[in-house]
Amino acid sequence: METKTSDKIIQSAFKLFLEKGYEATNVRDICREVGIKASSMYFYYKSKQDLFFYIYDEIISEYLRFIQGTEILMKDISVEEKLYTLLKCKMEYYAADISKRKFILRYHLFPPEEITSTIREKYRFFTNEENKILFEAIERCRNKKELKKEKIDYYLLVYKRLEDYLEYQMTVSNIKLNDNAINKLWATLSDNSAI
Amino acid sequence: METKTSDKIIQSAFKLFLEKGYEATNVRDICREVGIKASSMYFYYKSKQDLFFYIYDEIISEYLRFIQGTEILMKDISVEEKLYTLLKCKMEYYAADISKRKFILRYHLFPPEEITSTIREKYRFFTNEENKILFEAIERCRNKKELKKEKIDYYLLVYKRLEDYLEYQMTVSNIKLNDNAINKLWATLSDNSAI
DNA sequence: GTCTATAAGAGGATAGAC
DNA sequence: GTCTATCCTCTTATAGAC
Repeated sequence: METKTSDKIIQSAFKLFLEKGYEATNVRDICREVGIKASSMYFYYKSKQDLFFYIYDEIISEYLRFIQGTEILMKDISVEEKLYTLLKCKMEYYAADISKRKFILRYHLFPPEEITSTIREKYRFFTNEENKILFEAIERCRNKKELKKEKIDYYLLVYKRLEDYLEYQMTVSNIKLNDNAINKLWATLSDNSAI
Repeated sequence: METKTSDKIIQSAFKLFLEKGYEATNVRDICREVGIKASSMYFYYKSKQDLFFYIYDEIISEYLRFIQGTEILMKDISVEEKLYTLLKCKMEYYAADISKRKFILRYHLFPPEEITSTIREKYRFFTNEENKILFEAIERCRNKKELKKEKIDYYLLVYKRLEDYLEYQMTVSNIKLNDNAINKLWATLSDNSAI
């Protein structure tokens, strides 16, 4: 079956927005790879911005659906174990197609001026949704009631810091750390004074 | 004493190139802050590219001069201690004015298409020069001869990885880790199986 | 759905006056 | 040194034919 033109446009735009950036990518270039003229794009998407956010939204919602569907969320294990497992789960997801995460990172770090506020808004929504999922997951943990709030917050901090690092290694340095390495880092960081 | 116009242009351009990016910054905007018309810029710099690389080169060479002048380079201490100290030294330098490092990082991660090859070339030169300094510093270490090449390479790897992480935390997350944290991370990473 | 033609504007760069 | 005027090119987006 043939790929729909609207999807071809998405694919071409995704690639160019990722590699060249939003400002440096023009509608003509996007359409050249699809095999149509620039004006034809406006039949499918009302503007270049519209096209961009269609891609951006899709990447975010696809990830949220994935993490929401993870079995670990419901497991009755300790807070630390759950967060650690969720982190590894997330990294596996990214590793399977790192380009999507690169896309989000690129526009989070360096948003084009004309769409900065919308990107920030959407990114905030994204992290909020993810945090909600995280908090709910913690609620269901075996030892949740025994732990002080500070201890839980500390695990969350470890989670975020390690996430930053692993994501950076993957997206920027193209390095995927092995399980043993992640495990050691997690252990060091959670040893309450390393952050 | 008044700031020279050529310097005012540099300052304005640096700020805009850093925040809005090369493509999204136009000569008219740069000059507006200086209080001159766009055409006047061409009296000082022959093009927008020329202006950009003037700034880029200056940041790099200023850093290289700093690191070359560090006393630790000559000290007769162990390889591990020297690399660890150099890393902290470097991070202090960055922390003193993080915007310069952000500038380099931005264009290393996402170079504008029309100047990609030149940026890559300059960045390669930069890392080469830094590596030379690093290798020479290692030569002068007390225990250099007792160590296997593999062990030294491993310390260098720890150095690079930790550097990546700390740099990322500073430039992207605006977090400067304290000495204790850096020390712990160094210890964990150099424990030969964590990378 | 896709095309051609074109409007409307932004941006880099130069010429030449002062 | 700095200005005005202007050129030229590129880009987004629309109108209307097929």
